[in-house]
Amino acid sequence: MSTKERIVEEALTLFSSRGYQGTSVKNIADAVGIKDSSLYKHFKSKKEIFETIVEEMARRMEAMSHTFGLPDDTTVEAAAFAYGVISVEELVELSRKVFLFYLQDPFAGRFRRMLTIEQYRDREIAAVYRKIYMEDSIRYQTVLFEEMIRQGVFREADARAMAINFYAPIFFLLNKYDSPECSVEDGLEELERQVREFARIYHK
Amino acid sequence: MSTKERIVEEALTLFSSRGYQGTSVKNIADAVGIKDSSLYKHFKSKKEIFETIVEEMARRMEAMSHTFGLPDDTTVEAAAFAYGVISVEELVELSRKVFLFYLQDPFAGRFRRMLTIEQYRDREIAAVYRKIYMEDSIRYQTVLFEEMIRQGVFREADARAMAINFYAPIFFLLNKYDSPECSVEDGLEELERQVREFARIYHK
DNA sequence: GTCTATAATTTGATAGAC
DNA sequence: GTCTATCAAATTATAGAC
Repeated sequence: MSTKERIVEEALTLFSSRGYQGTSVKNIADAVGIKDSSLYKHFKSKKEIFETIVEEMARRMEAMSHTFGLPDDTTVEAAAFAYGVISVEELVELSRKVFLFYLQDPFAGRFRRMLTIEQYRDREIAAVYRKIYMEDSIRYQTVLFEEMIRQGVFREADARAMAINFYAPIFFLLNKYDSPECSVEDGLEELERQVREFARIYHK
Repeated sequence: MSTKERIVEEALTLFSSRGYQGTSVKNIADAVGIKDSSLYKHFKSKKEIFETIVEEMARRMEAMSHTFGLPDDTTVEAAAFAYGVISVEELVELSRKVFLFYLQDPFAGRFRRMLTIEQYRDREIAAVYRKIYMEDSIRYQTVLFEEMIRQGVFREADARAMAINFYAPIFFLLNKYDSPECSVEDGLEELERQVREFARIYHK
């Protein structure tokens, strides 16, 4: 891993626990093992490190979408169709994947925490936060459930309300089990209970 | 309002948008309209201002519980019994109250934002955050729904899963409509849709 | 691409006049 | 309880040697 990559790595760790303003350039340099002045050979400012992290996340989100089979904006209809034949067990598995990705993926977990911290100081950051964890998630799952209702997997219902009823508990448990104090296993167990209750309600 | 109260007031506004570390003592003093050195006649340190805010919130939460008829730890069973006769309309009204309190109450809204920002840097803060917005909320509503099932208002179901299905969308929409960019009316509308879907599912 | 040295500013906090 | 003056430390960032 190059020094530049290590800077991004350590900066994300620090930003995601102590916040942008709570992290000094020296903190980052110390974590990397170089002097703070050396850091300026890789980035022209502290702000540029932050912006690089946001860009890097956008790149990784796209890559992950492909790996997980989660669709990006352009293929959402196609994916909804593919997921149309999903079973309850597959729905449990999907929820586990989303949950563990946002909670534990070495980059995604810290990135989510960083945005959570920084959302109130900058409108642009707030917009990115809402887009990723609210609007995109709900929009995707609404299309998914619309298609699944059409295919007769789920009962007739308000697809958007369904999407929120599916995703809001994931979001809630994500925030609840975010602390190192909480066991991920407990989170997964509570999540599975919730998804099974969801399936019990809506599944035909 | 005394100078001490105005310091707490302005500090909370700044902490809740820029974070504790992102706010300097001078920022607070400027907002109050005094010199930073004068501030030390009221508080011995910046940290003491933060701690005063947390204590003040605990006091206000208790006061609000009485105003709203929301129970504290000791009276939860009694309140569940009182709410036992609730109607769907009353459930909509309860959700609106909780939503607007956490979002718009001049103290509670900023306090929630502050804890959201600061939760990752301090385990004690994280515990307070989880207690207020997760554990206490879910525990209270679980008892509430248990009682309502017992009284035949709701169908037989897992009361804890119900509580999460009721509260998680409130929590999700709270975070979504937290930005000044979003209209509170849209949030309330989406909330009501969600509560009506909840009632449709569980109400007898 | 790392280091030392340094600049300019800001930080949290104190002392003491009024 | 406000102010001015001051402090030591930390902050972001640059210059220049190697």
